[in-house]
Amino acid sequence: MDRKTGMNNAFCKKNCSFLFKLTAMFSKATEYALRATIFIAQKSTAQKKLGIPEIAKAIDSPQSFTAKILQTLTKNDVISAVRGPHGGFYIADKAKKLPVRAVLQAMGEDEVLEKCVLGLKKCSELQPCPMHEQYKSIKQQLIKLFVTKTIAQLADDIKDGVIFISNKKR
Amino acid sequence: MDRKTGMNNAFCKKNCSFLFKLTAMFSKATEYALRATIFIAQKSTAQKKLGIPEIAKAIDSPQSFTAKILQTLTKNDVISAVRGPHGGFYIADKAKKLPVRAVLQAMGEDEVLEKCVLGLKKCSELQPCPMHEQYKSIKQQLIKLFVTKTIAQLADDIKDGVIFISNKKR
DNA sequence: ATAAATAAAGATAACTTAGTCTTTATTTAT
DNA sequence: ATAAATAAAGACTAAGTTATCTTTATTTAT
Repeated sequence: MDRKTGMNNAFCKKNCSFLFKLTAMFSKATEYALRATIFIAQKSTAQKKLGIPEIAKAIDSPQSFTAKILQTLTKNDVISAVRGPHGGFYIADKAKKLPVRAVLQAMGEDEVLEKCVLGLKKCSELQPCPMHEQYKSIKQQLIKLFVTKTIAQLADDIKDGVIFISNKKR
Repeated sequence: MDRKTGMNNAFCKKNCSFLFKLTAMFSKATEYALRATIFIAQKSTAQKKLGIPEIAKAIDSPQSFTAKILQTLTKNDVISAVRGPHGGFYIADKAKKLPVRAVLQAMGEDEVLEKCVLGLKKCSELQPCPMHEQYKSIKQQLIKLFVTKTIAQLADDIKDGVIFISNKKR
């Protein structure tokens, strides 16, 4: 129960069932894309490629849906694919150096970072919404994070130990 | 065309049509809820209530859908409603002092602010995802913004002049 | 009391996102 | 050349979100 508003999710779930949801910053597809890319960057080389079942298992995502997403990432040159026996997915050294935002772009979702929090199309410095002024700096930091962090950096963090990438218990 | 990745939305739209989208931070329902609440806070009093058509027009939202959302906000005591002639919606002085986050809570969507960017359920200080450490401070600022800003403050900003709240030209 | 104005409630339609399954194309090893 | 292993492509299903429409309940003014 929230002290300030006297509301909680249970109440809302009961009374507003027609629109209950708990959205995230990105779509499921993009979440899987990010996790898959990081996993591939961490585990694969051009010599040791990874198959769809292995990837889906590691990042705890539905296999067929993951296949679609990997296809999109491949088309947009974030990752690389080779068909046939001993085929699979890997990520080229050059692609590893891409900013994390490249994954969002490949998924057609990177504009989320720029969007007005109130959903106003014309919100700008000249015509700001009421949240604009204070959200501005947060937005800038968010964009900076996705532009400066590279795929390789995230993958290396995992190798270092504490960092994890699956929903599974461990 | 993006300089770093050599990609653009047109390319993606063409090649990945099955999953093209441009999501925002919140759902449409929550965006409308925020805009409606701010508008009501700015224009209404218990004596001068606002009807659904007027509200929907002002914030440029579909009328029937807006009705549903206003219903939810009413149930959760963010705004107040009176039926019958000269009825409509208004916001009590007490409710005006609620943090903007109360609107998110009423819409069952305030957990977005807390969520892991990679969509990991167990992401935490103890088990951080690769983005966790750097996203942490952005998340904190985001939460702080929605907790400290009140509905009244946003409404007053609009009264001051430059700030706007509709998609319409002006 | 009655009529009119309004929000509440409910059913349902349209669209988007999430996810599955089957078939096809490509590559490798034999 | 052939068979096997793999990703690519496409058709489909399921679930969730957005939106509309119709009916009901409530309130006010006459």
